[in-house]
Amino acid sequence: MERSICEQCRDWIPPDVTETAQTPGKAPPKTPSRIQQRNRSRILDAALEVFSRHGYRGATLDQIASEAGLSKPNILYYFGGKEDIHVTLLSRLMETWLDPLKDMNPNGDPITELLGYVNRKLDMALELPRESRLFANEILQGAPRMGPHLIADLKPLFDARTDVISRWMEQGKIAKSDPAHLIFAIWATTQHYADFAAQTEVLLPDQARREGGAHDFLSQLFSKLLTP
Amino acid sequence: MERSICEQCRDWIPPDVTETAQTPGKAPPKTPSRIQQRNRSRILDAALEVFSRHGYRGATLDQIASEAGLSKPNILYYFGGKEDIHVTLLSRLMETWLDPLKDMNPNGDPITELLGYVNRKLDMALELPRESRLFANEILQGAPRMGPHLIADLKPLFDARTDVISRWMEQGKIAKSDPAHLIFAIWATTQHYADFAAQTEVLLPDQARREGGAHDFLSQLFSKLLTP
DNA sequence: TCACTTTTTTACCATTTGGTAAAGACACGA
DNA sequence: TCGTGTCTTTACCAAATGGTAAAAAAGTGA
Repeated sequence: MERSICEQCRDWIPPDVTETAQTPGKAPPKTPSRIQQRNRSRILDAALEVFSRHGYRGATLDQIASEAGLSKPNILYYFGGKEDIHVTLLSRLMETWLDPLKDMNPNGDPITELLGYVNRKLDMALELPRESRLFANEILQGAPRMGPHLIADLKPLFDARTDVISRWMEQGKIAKSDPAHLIFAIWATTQHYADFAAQTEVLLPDQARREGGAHDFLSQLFSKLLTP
Repeated sequence: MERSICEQCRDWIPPDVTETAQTPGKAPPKTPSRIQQRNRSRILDAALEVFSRHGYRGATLDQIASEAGLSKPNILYYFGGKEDIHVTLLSRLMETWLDPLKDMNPNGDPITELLGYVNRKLDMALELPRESRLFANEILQGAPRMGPHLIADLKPLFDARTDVISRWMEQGKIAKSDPAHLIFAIWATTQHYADFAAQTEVLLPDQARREGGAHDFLSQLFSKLLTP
């Protein structure tokens, strides 16, 4: 039996995919025209919808095109190809995704900061479920296109934050526990409401109870953990 | 703009996919030969590997075939088609998946039972990551093939368990919180270690600390929540 | 060994899919 | 109004993919 079943899993993509890269061929207009901006963002929005539902390989350019209200060749006029669109989405996502963690203030009150982070993360999951699913899809499949971003962008921030949390614990400001696992737990519980929505919607049909309840429950959960 | 982008998302599959259905055409041998058993299970194992990594649409019969060490037509001799394989896997998975929840004893000690459940769930995630990812993929995509199973099998069990937990809370045996969200949190935190392994492996490279640490952390987390 | 069934292979096929070439339509300043 | 550069469409293509037909091979019991 083969060990690697992933002949078609590409390796890392060069991470220097500049967002504003003027894809149309030769004469790059420095100011992307209004049409370009509109269509590029339409395409990215459509692609977010489709990729987040079907994953990279499950999505097709035809779906994206029809969702965007453009023809397939027209889409390929604005982007170099399927992969280009996907990578563009992932790059953008990374920033959005790290923001709440960046916003955590090392000098603030530890419990306030951490519970604030939980709440911001939960709000993001509820307001941007497509982004959450896009990310989940990518990680589920082994992060074939995002690996470098994780190492280059996420890891340093993660390490910095766990250090801060460690210090808080040593200073007795919050109860001791493993900071890395604490962050994992925050991610897991909040993103769950976006990624597993199809399940929670079946099990807890009442949307108000689901969303408000999530806030209350998670506040309680992490409050109790952190209170010394 | 279209509303439904999912022309190709099939609706529910008839849930009566009997596991032992003899796929080979006409003369159904009541006892599946040794060869049949061996090859069917090879195929299912290969398919689990491939589906769990790429999702339904991202997986190909050629990959499954090569992973199973069989030819594509040979695979189609044992199963009706790609969907048949996938549905068979999901059916099997559902049982495995519900077992730990079923094992929770309504008459046992509440905290012991709940922490035991957390531990069993975590062990499953660590030992059966492929199954976890198969499930995650299916739910992420809106549970197109598993919806009925969720409603028919999971929902009743879920409701029964939340009722038991509610009773425990009313009796003051554990601290009050929302039972449904409690279960969501248990699922989220445990499955995270399988589904987001590509991420945790980058952020916390030390496997021992990751796995042992997960047990300790989650015990602590849910202990603190549940202790009245 | 022979007939008969089960299993596997070879050779295909139709559709889908990512992508391209080139002609047309359009916008807009001169 | 014309011409030039921007955008869109039409008509394709090659590869991949799910699936089939039918012949060949391998078992199997008498």
